[in-house]
Amino acid sequence: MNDLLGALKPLGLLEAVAAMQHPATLAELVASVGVPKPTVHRWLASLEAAGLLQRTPDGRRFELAPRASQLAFSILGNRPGGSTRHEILQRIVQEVGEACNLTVLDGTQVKYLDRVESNWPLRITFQQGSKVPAYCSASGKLFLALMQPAKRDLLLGQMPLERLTDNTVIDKSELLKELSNIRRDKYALDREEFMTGLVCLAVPIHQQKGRSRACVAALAIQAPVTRVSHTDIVSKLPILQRAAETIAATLTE
Amino acid sequence: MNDLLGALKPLGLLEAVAAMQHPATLAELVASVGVPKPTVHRWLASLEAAGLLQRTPDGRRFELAPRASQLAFSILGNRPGGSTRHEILQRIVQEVGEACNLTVLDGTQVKYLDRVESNWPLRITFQQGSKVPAYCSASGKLFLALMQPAKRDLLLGQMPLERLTDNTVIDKSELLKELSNIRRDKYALDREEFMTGLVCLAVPIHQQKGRSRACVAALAIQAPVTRVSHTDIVSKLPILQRAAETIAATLTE
DNA sequence: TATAGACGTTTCATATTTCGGAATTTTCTG
DNA sequence: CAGAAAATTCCGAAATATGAAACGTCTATA
Repeated sequence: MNDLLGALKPLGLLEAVAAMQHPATLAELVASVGVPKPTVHRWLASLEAAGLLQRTPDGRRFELAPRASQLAFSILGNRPGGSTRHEILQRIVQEVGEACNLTVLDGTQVKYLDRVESNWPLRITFQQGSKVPAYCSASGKLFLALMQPAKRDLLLGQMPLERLTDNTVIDKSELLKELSNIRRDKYALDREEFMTGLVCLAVPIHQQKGRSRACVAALAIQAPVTRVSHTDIVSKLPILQRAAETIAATLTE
Repeated sequence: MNDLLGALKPLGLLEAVAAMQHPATLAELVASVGVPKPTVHRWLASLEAAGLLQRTPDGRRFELAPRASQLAFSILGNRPGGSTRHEILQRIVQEVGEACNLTVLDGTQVKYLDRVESNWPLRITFQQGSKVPAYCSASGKLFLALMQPAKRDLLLGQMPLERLTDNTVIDKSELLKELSNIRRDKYALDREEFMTGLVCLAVPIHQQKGRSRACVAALAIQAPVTRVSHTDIVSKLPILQRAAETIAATLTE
């Protein structure tokens, strides 16, 4: 229940009170959050002093106070950009019928910020937050292709090129040629280079930075090669590019 | 700004982020809450670890994360704290004799936070927590009309306009014209655009956000067209507006 | 392409706060 | 009015927060 760190632990109490149907007593909350009684008491006092909770007229129970509502409306009126983007991913999955993900470059690896799975029984399950090497994934090659050459050289230098499948490109000059093509095409493919049977198409998401546009994230669809061939997947490009534009708009809003 | 005690101080940051219309940088937040830079940095890290905030894909700004939305819905769906609001809805139903509801915008859809039914045998039963598309509901059009233009364009871009009844507006320019009228009139009508036989009138609930007032929720009445015509329903406007003011007052305190 | 400046992050010695077992007071129950 | 249960207060040990300064890193301008 209480997975909050350090100073935010009292917030777990607010969540607990908000989750209850009736105003809660101290004893109920002690049972609910599993923290010693004096501590819960102190936390409740803090939340009350902050105006987030208030006591019921009888003085023995706690309920939400006006400031909690204010905060809630404030949060909902300022809808997280993350959920906006998540909705866009969902729409892509609806349209193309394959899994879709949003990634950023994290060192020499590609990190999944968000992901929506397809509805097919056969599907590749990556979990959000996991990472894959940049040199053998569509998103990763895209980042490498679009970054400043100096930075690219630096990263390639500290990135061991290991063979993960028969198709993995482990020759540096061959990889550089591929990156140059990607820069020209404005999209990248993973032709079973990371995992046999898995193909992927990625497009960049740009953000205005001063006078230049930098590629800060990538949008990609992944599919089993048995359902979508290396060449068929490129037909999804327009859908992906349009969605990328929409997501880019959420970055400046 | 920061009147929170001890362990809850980082919460002031959550409020600050929620109060901004753009994802905030560390420097902006330092200026906003008046706390030393390393401290803000640490608080942000806590909130991020807790899942209440997340970084934008470029890694330089902070925005609300899913857990913040969860918390907000949890707070607003909570009966004890919402009892005042619920009573206001009940009073409206008494006065106008038709169903009344309180909504927020959740992505491209309108979500029912609370609802009180009329006592007539013939009534439309929506349940609390359900959602309807924004472009063809009174509340939804109200939100679209009153939000920042950039945000509106973004949402309209990802919102497929489907014909649900003969009256549904599916032409984008026509919809924009309607939104402009709504902005002028300060109320919105649903003339059987979502469901044949159902008319609806919605007014905004504003919350002070920094220097400007944002529309964070909407209050609406719904009625069968056989009982209240498209034009008659506007006569309920004063009652609705007065109630909206009352609810808004609980948010400014 | 070089360079000044802004911004974000880390460090670390110090000071403050929190923690929770036990004692105490208040409230409920029969 | 006793006895039990719940809420509140105490307080020393332990953990944590604090913020000035230093350090990287990115950005804007020449």
